[in-house]
Amino acid sequence: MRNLLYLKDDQIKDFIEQIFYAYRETYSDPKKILKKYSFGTAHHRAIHLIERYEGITISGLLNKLKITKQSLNRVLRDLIKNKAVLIKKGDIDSRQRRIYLNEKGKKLFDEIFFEQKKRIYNALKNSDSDSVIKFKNVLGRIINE
Amino acid sequence: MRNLLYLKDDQIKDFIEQIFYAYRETYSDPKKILKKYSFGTAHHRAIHLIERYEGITISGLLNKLKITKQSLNRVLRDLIKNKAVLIKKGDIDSRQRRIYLNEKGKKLFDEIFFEQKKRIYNALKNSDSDSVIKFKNVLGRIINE
DNA sequence: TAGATATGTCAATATAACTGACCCAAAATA
DNA sequence: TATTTTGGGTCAGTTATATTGACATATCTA
Repeated sequence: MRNLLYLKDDQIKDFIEQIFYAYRETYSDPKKILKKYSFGTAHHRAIHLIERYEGITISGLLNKLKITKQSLNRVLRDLIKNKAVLIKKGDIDSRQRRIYLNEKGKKLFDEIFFEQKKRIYNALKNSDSDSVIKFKNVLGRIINE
Repeated sequence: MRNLLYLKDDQIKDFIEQIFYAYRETYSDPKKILKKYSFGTAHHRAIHLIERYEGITISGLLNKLKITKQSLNRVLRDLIKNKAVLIKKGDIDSRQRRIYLNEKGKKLFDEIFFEQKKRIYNALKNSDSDSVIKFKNVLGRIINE
């Protein structure tokens, strides 16, 4: 490994710690709202992905969440029972289930996002666009390593 | 809110999603090693903080982990039983417990860190120092929002 | 038609957290 | 010094989220 001053072990340890805090705080913000609906963070993550990838399939969700289908099933059952989520059979492949937020789910997503947005927006509002771009790039490289 | 092109809702939603992936991947890497010692991610987080903040107290750990003392107690009991961690009474305030890694704990930390380091190092090795600095700054602002 | 794929589900278990109720010893303070 | 506060420990029960393993069903593909 090259002797990069800014990549000393302590710096890397800092990043590992900071990534934990960033995740925890970001996903703590909407917990009160989720509780109102009797949902937890597992439901939150599913709702987030269903909003971002409208019509995503079960296996699509499984690939992104990296949990077992039994775990996802519990979460989706709750969301369906609550009428936050709507499932349609796939047009081309009718084995597939296409998942959508319905009106209640969209409203819930909006409430959740409103809470989460504050933190990210406030963190970035005084950053120049270069910082935002570089943050995004580095984060992306960490994920795709 | 100002109309910053790079701070549109979709961008913020991306960040929320990316922070989840970054955390999950970073903390998944050492799971095989932890399993070898019959530890989980809860133990990992505690070990990480004990390494970074040598002699940290119970309440110091609780403030960083933001879990209940009952939860932390289970984790510490396991670490002590395994002789990964050593507890000393505080010199000045003898109610306090000062927590340290002992030899076994240091070895375990090194093994864990070796796995985690790869991901972060490889993500950053081709980045200019400006990217690393800006990444660190933005991450810090997200946490301290 | 045979096999692969996408999904659903039952049951048991593991991990990590929680709430609530107490306890003790030591430090701080009135 | 007497009282209160703080730092920490622990018992008991519960919840949230995930796991493993086994099977079932429908649909697509070769």
